Amino acid sequence: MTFHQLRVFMAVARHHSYSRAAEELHLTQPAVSAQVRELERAVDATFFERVGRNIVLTEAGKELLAYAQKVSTLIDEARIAMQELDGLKRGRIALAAVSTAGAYVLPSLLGAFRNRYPGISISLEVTNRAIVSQRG
Amino acid sequence: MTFHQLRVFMAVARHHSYSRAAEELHLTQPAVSAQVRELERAVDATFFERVGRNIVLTEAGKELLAYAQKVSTLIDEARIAMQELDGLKRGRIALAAVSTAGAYVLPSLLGAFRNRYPGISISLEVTNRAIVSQRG
DNA sequence: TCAACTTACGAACACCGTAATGATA
DNA sequence: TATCATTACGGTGTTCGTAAGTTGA
Repeated sequence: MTFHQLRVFMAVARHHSYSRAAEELHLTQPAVSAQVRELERAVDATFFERVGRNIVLTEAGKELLAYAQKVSTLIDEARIAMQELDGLKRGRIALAAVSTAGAYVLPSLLGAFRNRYPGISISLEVTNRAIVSQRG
Repeated sequence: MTFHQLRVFMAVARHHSYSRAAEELHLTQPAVSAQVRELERAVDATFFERVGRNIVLTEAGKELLAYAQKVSTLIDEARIAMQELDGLKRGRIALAAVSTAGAYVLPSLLGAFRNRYPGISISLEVTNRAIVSQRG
């Protein structure tokens, strides 16, 4: 069972048609047919039934469709999460700190941070006044 | 991104080692390395970092691991569901019915059922007495 | 007879293992 | 130098598209 097989399966289920699924996926009809057949062989079940002119899901097909959609959603979320984390590779951070913290705490923290995310530039300004007071 | 890549990735994350993951999966080290590299290329992220002698997950790696485990669980559940539905291909059903129901309702129902699940044998006994009374 | 799916087959690509190379403690 | 990962490369299997065959209204 592969992602690709599930994607093809979902397209066929959505369109109730191998050929329309093929169009959507930019594949040919035989390629779609082969993927569905291979998926059916892999789990030893039948997912579609030809009823007259069009195609309907079997019970096993309906069941699998529910799982396939959940999996698909998870994959999408994972991709998005990766993209967002990717921001940490190219970000920029500006810091301001009162002198005590700046002198004793920050250097080691920043060192560890730069070590972990070398692509992020950090600008640091150390001042004698508390940050909140700088708004005045 | 493929299931196979995720499976390999999870094994590496579990063992903190490419070579032990390779053992578990009955693959060679280069094969594991290639799958991880391809997965990293696919989502444009890095999942492992070499720290001294062993390997640790990056932030992106930890994030992906959580998703991969969810996906893996879903796939397992789907497989089990398919297997259970598979029982409907080879099952056997014994029915008993009072005569009125047997005469008017059951024939069409059974016809539809046999049409849908031709592999299931059905034995039917029609009686004049309510089913519950047969326990006496 | 037309529309849709299946089968057949050759080309392109992906994945694996072996062997050689690189890095690190 | 010993261990672990990467790179290089040839063989095998998978997936694709094209073309021909089959089925059903």
